[in-house]
Formats: sequence, C-alpha cells, structure tokens
Amino acid sequence: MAAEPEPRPLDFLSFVDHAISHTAGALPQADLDAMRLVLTLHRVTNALVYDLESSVHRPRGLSWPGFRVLFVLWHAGPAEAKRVAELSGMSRAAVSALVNTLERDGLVSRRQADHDRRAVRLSLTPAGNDAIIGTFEAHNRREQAWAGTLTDDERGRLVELLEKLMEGADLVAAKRRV
Amino acid sequence: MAAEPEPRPLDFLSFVDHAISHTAGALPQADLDAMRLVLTLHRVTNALVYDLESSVHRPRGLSWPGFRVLFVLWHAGPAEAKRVAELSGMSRAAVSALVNTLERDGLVSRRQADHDRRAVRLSLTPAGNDAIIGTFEAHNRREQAWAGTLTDDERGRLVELLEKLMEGADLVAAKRRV
DNA sequence: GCCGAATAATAAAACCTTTGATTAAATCTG
DNA sequence: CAGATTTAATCAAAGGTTTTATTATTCGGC
Repeated sequence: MAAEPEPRPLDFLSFVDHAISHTAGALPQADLDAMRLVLTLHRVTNALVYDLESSVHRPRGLSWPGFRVLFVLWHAGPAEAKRVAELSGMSRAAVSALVNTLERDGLVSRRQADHDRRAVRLSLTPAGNDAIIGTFEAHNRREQAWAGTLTDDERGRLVELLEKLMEGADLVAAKRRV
Repeated sequence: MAAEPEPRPLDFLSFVDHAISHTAGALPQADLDAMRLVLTLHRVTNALVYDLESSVHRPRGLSWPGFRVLFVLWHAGPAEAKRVAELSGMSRAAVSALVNTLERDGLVSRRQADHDRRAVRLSLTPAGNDAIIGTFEAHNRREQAWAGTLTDDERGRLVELLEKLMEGADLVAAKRRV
C-alpha cells in the first residue's frame, strides 16, 4: 500500500518521479525504467501536439488530424482513401469521417476511382493546396523552435532511438490500426 | 513544385523519408531535421498508445484517458478535479466529462470539497482501485515489451533527450492547456 | 460464368476533446 | 461590508476516434 505523504505539492513536472517511486513501493515487480520511458514519451508528444495544434493549426481553421490528411495528400499526390489511412496512421473510418469536414470546407475532393468502383480517390483542391503549404510553413517554424532546444547531434541521436523503438514494435507484435 | 514520381509504392515506413525529400524540393527553406524529429516522435507515440489502448485498456473496459485519470488518483490520492487535470495533462472540461463516465461505471466518486464549495474532490472507489492495479500490471508488462527492444543505456539516453525536449517547451513558450 | 469470400467505404453508437458560455462561490478592493 | 473580479466546475456545440454492422464491388475457385 505504501501511502506516500507528499511533503510539497506535486506538480506536472515532478509527477513522473512521484508515480515511479509510489509504484516501486506498491508493486515491487514493476519495470520502472519502462514506465518512465512511456510516461515521458507520452508527456512530451502530448505537449508538442497541443502546442502545434493550438498555435498553428486551429488559428488557420484546421484540426491536427485535418492537417495530417492534407499533409499526406500534399506529399503523396491524389490517392485512395485506404492509402491515405495507411500513410497517415489513421483508420479508414476516421479518414472517411474527417474527409466529410475537409470536403465541406473545400480543401479536399472525392471522386470514384477508375479501376475500382468501390474505392474513392482523394485529392487536394487548389484551396487545399494553398492551405497545406501556408500552414506547413508555420508548422515547420514551430517545429524548429522545439527542435532548436537540442543540438544537432542530440536531435540525430533522438531520432535514431525513436526509430529503433518503432522498429521494435514489429518484434513485440504491436497492434496496429486496420 | 517538384512532383516526385514514386518509383515504388510508398508505405508507412518510407513515408517520412519521402515527405522530407519532397519538402526539400518544394520548400528549400524548411528545417528538415526538425520535421523529421516531430514526424518520428508523433509516429512512435501514436503507435505505442494505440497498442496499449487496444491491447490493454479497452479489453478491460477502460479508455486510455480513463486509465490516465485512474492512474493519477492512484498515485496522488483523492484530489480536486483541477489538480487531476494538471497532473494528467488534460483540460478541466475534459476531466469533468470523463469523470461522468468513470462515475457511472463506479470507478471514481465525486464529493464536494470541504474548504471550497465550488471544488469537487475525486477519489477512487474500491472497484476503481482494483481496476487501476490490475490494469496497470498488464499495462506495465506491455511497456516492458516495447522498452525491451532498447538496451538499458539506450533507454536512459532516450529519456534524457525527451526530458531536455520537454524542458525546452518552456523556453519556446509552448502553449499549454488551461 | 457463378457463387461464396474478401475488400472499400460509409454509417451508427458511444466516447473524448476543444473553445466559449454559464453558474456559483470565494476573494480582492475601496 | 458591497461590488467587481477571479476561480472551479459544468454545459453546449462542433469535431474526431473507435468498434461493429452494412452496402456495394471485386476476386477466386470450380
């Protein structure tokens, strides 16, 4: 049980440490390093996405998921919904729902695919193209501000470690979206 | 414009590289290292959270956000809604809505705070306590599988780099939830 | 060529999140 | 101490996600 009396009020910064030491007392068999890694990774990504979405995307009338779809269509060119889902890491149902909004806003257009009448071909409208380019420029400046707190070398090592973690996902047979 | 013809079908793994080289052609002034860092960070975290939620939390009747609230209450003890929001990194409105579900499911209870009649004190019910402990054990085993693809040293360095990135958020005046 | 199985997209229901009111209680200020 | 301001929580509207079920097509084996 090990109820820890907090000597000083816990804040967001110290909560990870607190949670880990509390867990050490309550569940001695827990893997604390793994716990710290996942907590920290989630916390950083969360803060980063919130900052980007609220300072870059929403002021321009886009959501973060909407930005991701435009981003994929910008780089991959016109593509089927299924492919956009794969490349963006969203489910097909999520893409379908999201494209309703993007189509209504005139940023993306739907068209029946030529070779398969079940499939839908998505493409950027001219307005969508302008939107993604303008938004990406602001997005990238913000990314630069975040990334700039690390040295070149640190950025490179961080990316390498993250890629290794991502490759490990296959080894542990992580569940992925259908 | 630099329309890149794809020599072979793009997949999720190669999309980051493709997006970066396409951006290099389309927007020469872009910071590609920052772009790669953010794309990779988001991609890994997304995959990790999806795997944890779909393999650990949903089968036990919890959502990922629900798990986070129980996790905070488990470690911090009974606390006001405002505090749970701060410690979990959610907005107060999100906590309020989420607790409706958790309360309905009998995992969390609401009570008016003693010192301030505006405030609500949240605490785990006995069922909530059982739920968080059982779920956390499975959650931690899954974390261990993911983290296990890195060496001890790599895990340590990854956490350090993530913490440095998180500290940088203050320097760049990142927006945070109210 | 035809019929059962697989596949693409969408719909439906349940949940969660965000921003911007609204309500009620506490606190500050003159 | 009264009035204005701030603060805690919740509500409301709009959007996004998930899983499961449906519909329309295409594919595969005989």
